[in-house]
Amino acid sequence: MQLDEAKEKFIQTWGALGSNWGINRTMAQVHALLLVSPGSLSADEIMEALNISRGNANMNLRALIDWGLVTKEHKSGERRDFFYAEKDIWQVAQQVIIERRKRELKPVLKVLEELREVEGQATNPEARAFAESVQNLHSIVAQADKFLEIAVTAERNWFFESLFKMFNRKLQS
Amino acid sequence: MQLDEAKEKFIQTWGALGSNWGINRTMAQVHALLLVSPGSLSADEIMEALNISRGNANMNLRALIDWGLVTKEHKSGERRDFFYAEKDIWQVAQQVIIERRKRELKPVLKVLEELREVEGQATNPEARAFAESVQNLHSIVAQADKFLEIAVTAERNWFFESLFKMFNRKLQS
DNA sequence: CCGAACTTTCAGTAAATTTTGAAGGTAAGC
DNA sequence: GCTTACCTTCAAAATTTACTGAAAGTTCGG
Repeated sequence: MQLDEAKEKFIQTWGALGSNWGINRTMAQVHALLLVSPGSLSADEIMEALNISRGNANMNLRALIDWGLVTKEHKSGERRDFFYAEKDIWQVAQQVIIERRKRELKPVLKVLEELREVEGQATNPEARAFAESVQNLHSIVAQADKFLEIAVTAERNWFFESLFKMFNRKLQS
Repeated sequence: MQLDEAKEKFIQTWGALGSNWGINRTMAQVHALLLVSPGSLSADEIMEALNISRGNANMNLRALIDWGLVTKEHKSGERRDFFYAEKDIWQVAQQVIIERRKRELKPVLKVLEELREVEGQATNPEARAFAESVQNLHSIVAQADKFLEIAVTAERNWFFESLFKMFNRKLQS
């Protein structure tokens, strides 16, 4: 496979993955393009490479900057802005986890905590079932949140080593 | 807060969460409704509770069944179908992980493996950068996939205990 | 077999999301 | 302080996705 073909495929795949995960296709494609470009690119280069309008490029770049995945760069002697993506995928993953925890997990936890205060008579089976669902869900979400917090705090090597050990113990048993 | 109000809020929150994670809002709401209902519900009850059409209810129920989150039940002496949701959230989480691994992670891994076979001259910095990105990404995705496989294979207690130990060691250091 | 009770499908429509392009803004260089 | 090269915004258009409702299909009791 040739390099250009491979890049194209990479961009398409990343775009498809993104759109399954609530990130819009174009945003993911811009990110993919920057990931596989060794240097930084101007807005025009991105527009041309992906066949999108200036406005679209601008908005998606802004969103990527907002997520902390892309940085705007001022080259001296250049009037244009240039953009480059964080290349260390572990950093990228951490950044995404930080954002999604903040934007999605925290609000859900908050609601679930409120819902635990339902006036629940232990006599009413409907109320009992509800309280139990809420409680269980809260417990899983809270544990997932905790896990992700550790993943974000941790050093990459420490983290994967620990998982690896965990896996090995599993295999022995 | 009263029970009905709480249920309503739960359904809304679950729906919002779902739509951030590639599950459509209505599907998530149907799931939430079934989760907080102690018994099983008929299509008509679901339609009425969520104000959706028969067709919509049917399609989303089918999708939920497809994901293994909801089961259709034949009550003897009843001609209608009834539906209930798996209430053990850990089971639900495992089911979701199984499906998403199959539907999304595996295809991405496949593409990344193909892309490692790019005709890469180590001399070309563009090809080098590309190969490195692909390699790193593959490594992270593969590790995540492995981790999720463990989560799915594991007993709930074993799994959380291991994570708990991992956290504690982290906290001491 | 027939009809009633219910379920499924799907073409058309509605709603939500994404994209465009042009107008307006900004700042550097002359 | 004007021009040029670029960036940003946003209303309207295009596209994608979800929903409806009526028609076709299925199943069961009689």
